[in-house]
Amino acid sequence: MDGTDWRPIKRTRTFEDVLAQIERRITEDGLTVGDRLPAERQLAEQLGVSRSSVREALRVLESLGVVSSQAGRGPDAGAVLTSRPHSALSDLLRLHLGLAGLEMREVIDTRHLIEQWAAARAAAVRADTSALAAALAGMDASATAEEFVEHDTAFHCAIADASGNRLVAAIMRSLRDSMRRYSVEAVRRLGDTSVLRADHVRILRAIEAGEPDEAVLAVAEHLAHAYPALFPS
Amino acid sequence: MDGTDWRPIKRTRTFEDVLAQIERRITEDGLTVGDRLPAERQLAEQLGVSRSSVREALRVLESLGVVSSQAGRGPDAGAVLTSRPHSALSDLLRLHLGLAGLEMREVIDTRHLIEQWAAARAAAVRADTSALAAALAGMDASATAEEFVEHDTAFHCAIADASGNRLVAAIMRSLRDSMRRYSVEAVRRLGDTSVLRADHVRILRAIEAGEPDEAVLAVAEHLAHAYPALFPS
DNA sequence: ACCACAGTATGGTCAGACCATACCGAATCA
DNA sequence: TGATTCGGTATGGTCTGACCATACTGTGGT
Repeated sequence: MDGTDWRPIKRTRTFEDVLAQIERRITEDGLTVGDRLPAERQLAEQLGVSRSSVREALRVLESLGVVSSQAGRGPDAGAVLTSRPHSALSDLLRLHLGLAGLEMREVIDTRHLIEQWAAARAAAVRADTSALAAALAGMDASATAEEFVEHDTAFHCAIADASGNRLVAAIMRSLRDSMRRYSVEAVRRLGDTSVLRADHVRILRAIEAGEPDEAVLAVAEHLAHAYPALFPS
Repeated sequence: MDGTDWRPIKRTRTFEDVLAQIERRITEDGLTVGDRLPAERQLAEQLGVSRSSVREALRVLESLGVVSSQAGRGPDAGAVLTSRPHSALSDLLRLHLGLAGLEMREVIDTRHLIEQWAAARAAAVRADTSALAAALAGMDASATAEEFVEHDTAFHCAIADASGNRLVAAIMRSLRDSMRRYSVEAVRRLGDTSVLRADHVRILRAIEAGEPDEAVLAVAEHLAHAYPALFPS
């Protein structure tokens, strides 16, 4: 056999090629959020592939929260670049939890460690706490466990937002999404949420006062209070 | 207009329907890693949709690290359920960094906070440290910056693995993947890596000794040493 | 017992068609 | 002149059917 007659073996699938090309355009042409990609048919012709392959690539980008497709005509139509890591992360966690590739305990521990850091950071930068206060008010007005968890989630996500780190905030939102049902059951099991409410006030005060160490402590104790209900033995 | 003549508006795209159906099967039938999904043509017939829609759904699942497709015939062929959140997370971070929807600083800070927790946890559970020691040895034998970063990454990922939390480990791997080029440049800028190597030994010792607080301190100082090179002012 | 080869089920890709959507613009009317 | 209506059209969404590449499976011959 002649060593030079290597057939051009197809190593990568076509849609992966399309993905790479689109990613190259994004980085090289400096495309950013809000910019539009060419239409599917046009992209297919430009890259010399079928529309199916282009569509599969776009579907991947959409699932990763990078593009958003809109039918119709006009400036908002077509595949627009976005940056919504949160939805992709939520899908990822949900599916892997369903597959038993992850356990709820790992999710909750991760949420725990991220929240401590976020609270400390929010206190350190003296972040705006109006969103936290609003969520607190919502919790006080909650009648059902679902409502309580809803506002509780808003409160804790607001802490992550206040940290100023968008990645941390996105991860926190996704983690809370995954915990949702679980949290509702925990609140039902707990019955009385007054302890949790008091913890929230303490966390808010610590962040408002700009005391990172106290914020970490407050979060740690808050989660310690919630743990028994989350993991009944 | 008669309020009752609502056409059955199509709210969800077909492939999203397929996604939901597959996810339902996973949870209801208790499918888990290693199990096979029906063939594309078969799935299309079962759900009454076209193969294209099934393929788009499978592409999404593949991009989220939940299935892995293999052509051919036999037990390993077809769409097999897996659980590789790491690759999906890496793609996600890389794309969002390219889109300027995330900044490297946010990635590095996130890595920082996760690593502190992981080190403390590894110390607390007295995890096996052989992987860490191996990575240390690799770093000592490294000649180039690329090699050093390679083993450095292995060391820090080993810490995350040692924490016993797979989600934390997956996030750590993805974060390090995203930082790769950046880290190489930082190491080049730094020149002398002896300080970093000493830090690593200290971290390893703390984990081996089962001292969480010392592990956190050691990681914090290590990252403080690396920060100036990561963010040259 | 081994091996070569045809059969076949799988994913990967393509081409072409049709539908639903939503904007654009010209024709129409007040 | 201004507002309104309606057809044109570019877009994504879906379907069909075909063909290729791959890799196992079973059969038949040695």
